[in-house]
Amino acid sequence: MPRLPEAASPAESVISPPQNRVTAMDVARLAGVSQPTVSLVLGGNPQARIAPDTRERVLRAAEELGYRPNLLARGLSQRRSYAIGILVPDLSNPFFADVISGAERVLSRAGYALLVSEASDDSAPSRLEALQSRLIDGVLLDATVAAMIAPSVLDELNVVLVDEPSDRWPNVASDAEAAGRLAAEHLLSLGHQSFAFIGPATTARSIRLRERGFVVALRSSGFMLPSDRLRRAPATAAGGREATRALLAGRRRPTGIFCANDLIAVGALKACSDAGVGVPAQVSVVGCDDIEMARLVTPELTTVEVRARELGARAARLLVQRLEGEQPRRSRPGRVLPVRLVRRASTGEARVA
Amino acid sequence: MPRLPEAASPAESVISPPQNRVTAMDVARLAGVSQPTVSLVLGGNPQARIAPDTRERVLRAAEELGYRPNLLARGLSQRRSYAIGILVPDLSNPFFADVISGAERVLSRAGYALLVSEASDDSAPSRLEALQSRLIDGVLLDATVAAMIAPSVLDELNVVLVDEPSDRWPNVASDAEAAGRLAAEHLLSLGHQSFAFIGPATTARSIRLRERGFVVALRSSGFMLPSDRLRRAPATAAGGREATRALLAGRRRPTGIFCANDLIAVGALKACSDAGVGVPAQVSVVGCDDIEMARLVTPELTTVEVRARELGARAARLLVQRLEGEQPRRSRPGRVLPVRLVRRASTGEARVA
DNA sequence: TTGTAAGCGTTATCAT
DNA sequence: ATGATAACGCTTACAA
Repeated sequence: MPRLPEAASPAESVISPPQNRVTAMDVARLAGVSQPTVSLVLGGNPQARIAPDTRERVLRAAEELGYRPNLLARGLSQRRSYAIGILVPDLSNPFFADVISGAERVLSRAGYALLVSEASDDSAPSRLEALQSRLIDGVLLDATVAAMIAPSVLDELNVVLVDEPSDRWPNVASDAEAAGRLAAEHLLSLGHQSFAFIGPATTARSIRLRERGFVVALRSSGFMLPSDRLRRAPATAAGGREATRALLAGRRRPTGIFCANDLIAVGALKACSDAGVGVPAQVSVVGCDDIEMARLVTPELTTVEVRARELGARAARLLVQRLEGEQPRRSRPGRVLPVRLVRRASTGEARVA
Repeated sequence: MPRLPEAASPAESVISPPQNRVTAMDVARLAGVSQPTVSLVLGGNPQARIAPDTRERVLRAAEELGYRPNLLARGLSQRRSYAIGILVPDLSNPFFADVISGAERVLSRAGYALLVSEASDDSAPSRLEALQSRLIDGVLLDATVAAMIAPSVLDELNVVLVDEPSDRWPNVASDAEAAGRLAAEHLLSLGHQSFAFIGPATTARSIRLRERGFVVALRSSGFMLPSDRLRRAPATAAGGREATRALLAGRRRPTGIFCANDLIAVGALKACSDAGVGVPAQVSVVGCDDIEMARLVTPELTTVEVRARELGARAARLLVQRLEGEQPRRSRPGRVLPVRLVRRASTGEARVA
């Protein structure tokens, strides 16, 4: 009568060993065929013609044993992992959470896993290497992260940039310049004459374009944006708050502020509230992205909608298409994701001076 | 003089083939040793004693070739992937984004990748299977997701539950009952006498405990929570808004509302604002989690802080410890993550009736 | 149509 | 101390 081991207390030491997985070999034995036949049947390869009879047996056996292929083994064999990576600068920005969510939905449908990595500051290259070690088939990169990676590295990589126009790498992009323009036109239409822009210091084009669209539209209406009205701040609520504080402390306050993203804008609202400055009575604030929070703050934030989930989904679809070798149609309509102004309560008529 | 191929337009058809990776064999050849020796040297196995000389050569060769081991191959060989999965119900809830962020930080440091999957509704089991096919070494599960998976499946799995106390599976948990109690005590101390709770219908214990802590604390002060003051609503801002709307429409309004999470609470604030009900003048609202948004809404939300990043990090650490076979000390201090009340502007003295 | 054989890039178990 | 050799579980020729 075998004795139980003494040491192990029940729940403590169960570091469950890699469960005895059912392999294709097991299925083969049960079905009375060779292992590669199993692979052929289940591989879904349309070329492979197998006798309906054996196919049936194999399927039944697989079913019975609850067989699920080992994707690591498949990956090793095919030199691809059916996994893709995504590198974002800041998971706590809801915009990126939405991008990830959109991408994950598409990818999981297509049989890919999504490896998520957060690249704070300068860790981007090493994070990317870690992903590469796993033979990821491709990678989704945020604009700001991409800016931190050597172009030559990206060239080797099946990368799709998210919300970053580029003619070097495949990408999906929103109409960022239009976003800036819409913000400007909206503020102009409300009679504003004195403006400010708050955005992060970055080379990400989508951000730069938001700024540019704003500035250009103002200029074409005859308004300049003096350099002290162009504030650089981290793309966070805290950053927006601080930048706005400074802006409000200045001699002549702007009455129309456009922020490079909603987080910054929410910070701006906060700073106004801190300073007892009425929004939109004294200052109007426009954000960009239309994250959920925009509808939840008070006053509700006027912003330019950039559908983050859709961007993530599109980026994922594009990547999968390329991986599966489908020729992405160059002139597919809707390449650029349109944006639209969402009027809410943070903007209003400029007070007559 | 070689002619360039005609068909391929430059950027179009570059579906970059799996890049020619450097293998351990390549390193071995360059170093003049056998391939397994390379593995020994780079495997970091302290047991393995190799001549300082050869070690040196191998390291140099690896360096020179830019060798990075193929983790799929390693995984196949070791029957483990050094990847772990996380299944969350809703990426757009910042709480989960923070959990992921905290976990990812810990995991990447420890050499693990994080596969993120969003399990809407009933997809949880299939999502989990997809992860299992990749031989994940373990999985982090949110309470609400875990509730949708058959216990027998979890038993086979190296699971760590996030913010879900359990004596069947390893877990990290916050002091959810204290959260409810703190909310109640806070409202009581402000003189409130009529209360409501809004939370999702779920079996997740951390949620149930928040409710319970609240109810029990009220009761021990002599206050009951009538059933129409206990509203079930989706754990979203929209859910909280709707539930609060109903609550405010009732005959006798509660003056102190505790919400199961901050998203719900923010919705509640919105509903009050919709209805022209002053916060905290007429109604006080307490949330739970202390997501960033709590500080950004107006009025700033009084809430119970539950450090989501820390929960994610702890869950990841616990999982890694188990995987690496370290005996997690049973009675480690701080097993339960303490919570604390954060007083902000959404709560105030009850008006004298 | 299906089985045999080889190979994917590691780690692990032996000899030597 | 290190080199052969054999897995790991799959896919892909190539034979039969």
